[in-house]
Amino acid sequence: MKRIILHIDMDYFFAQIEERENPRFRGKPVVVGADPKGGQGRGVVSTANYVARKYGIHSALPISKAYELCPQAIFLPVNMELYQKVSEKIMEIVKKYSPKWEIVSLDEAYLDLSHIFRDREKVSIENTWMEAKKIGKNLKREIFEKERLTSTVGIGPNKLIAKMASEKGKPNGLLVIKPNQVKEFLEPLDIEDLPGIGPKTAEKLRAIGVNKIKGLKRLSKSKLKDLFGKWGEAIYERARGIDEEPVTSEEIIKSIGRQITFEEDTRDPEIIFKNFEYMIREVHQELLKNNFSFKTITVICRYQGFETYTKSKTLKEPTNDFEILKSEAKKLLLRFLIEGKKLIRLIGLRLKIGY
DNA sequence: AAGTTCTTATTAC
DNA sequence: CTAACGGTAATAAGAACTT
Repeated sequence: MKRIILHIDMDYFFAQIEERENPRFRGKPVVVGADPKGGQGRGVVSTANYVARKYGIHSALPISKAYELCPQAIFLPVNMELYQKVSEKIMEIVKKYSPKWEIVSLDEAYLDLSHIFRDREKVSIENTWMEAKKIGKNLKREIFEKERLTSTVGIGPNKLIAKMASEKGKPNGLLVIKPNQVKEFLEPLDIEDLPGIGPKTAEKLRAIGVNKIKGLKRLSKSKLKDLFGKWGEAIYERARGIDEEPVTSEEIIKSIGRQITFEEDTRDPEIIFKNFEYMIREVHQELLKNNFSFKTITVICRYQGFETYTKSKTLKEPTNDFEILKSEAKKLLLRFLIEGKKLIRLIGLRLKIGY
């Protein structure tokens, strides 16, 4: 069955909201993320506006590097409650445009617009795609009128193409890729533009002379399977713009976790256990809130130098008991403190939901 | 031999 | 000394184990 899928992505979401709340920031570099602490900060950039991006600042960049690139930028902490509220308002608007929607994150969503094929009888395919474009324009306009925020819309025959179209259309854009345009759209793009190909996969592909999606298409399915396992087969399909993933709003939580990076690397049991107990309480609360039980506990430990290890324990029976969680989690953490001698940078806790 | 557990790697937002 | 690198979550794969 032919589909028309729309993907909407808010432009530099966190930073744009901060600009809206404080118009004096407009035209200046704005970086939302960790506290740079005069260059000594340990976190990363969440979002940078386009002015900051001119300095080479982007999402996930270490905040220390961002400070080095542009110390005069406006550095702001992440005000998640605010972004969440704004996101809810936006998603309420988005949902009105189709009964089939999927919220991916605070600033991203898909709509399945396939119903317009049926709704408009006696309208050519060409006009149907025009209609989808109008819907996209209206959605962008309504969000801007009500929230004063710009967004980018991508429209295509599936989620993959819609997402890649919005990526190429930003900022404040609207890009429609019809089925007969998929090939010419994809082939000149870099392999990393294909969702699912990250730095590691891209490096392996470049090592064998593959840089563009066109080149990627020359690799057989079995070759990709040899190189990347099960993922390889998905990459084969994606390079050809094939994607059957449905737009669906049902989300199944499979794990719940917390982790923190200390202000300074430490081996102080006081600091470590105080933080760990707090994390246990938080994770347990979220567990109860969702009416879940857990079966596997995983504790994460990252040492100075960034080597990261995990230890896990699977119970005989799922439970939601706080005392079991606390004692089992602490046992796992203790094993790290006993065997590791290095300073600890981060600790984490994750529960795999059972049944 | 098959299923489960443990650990690491990769990706995305 | 040359990288700097947060938090949350999903998925895959291989080794080690238990049955």
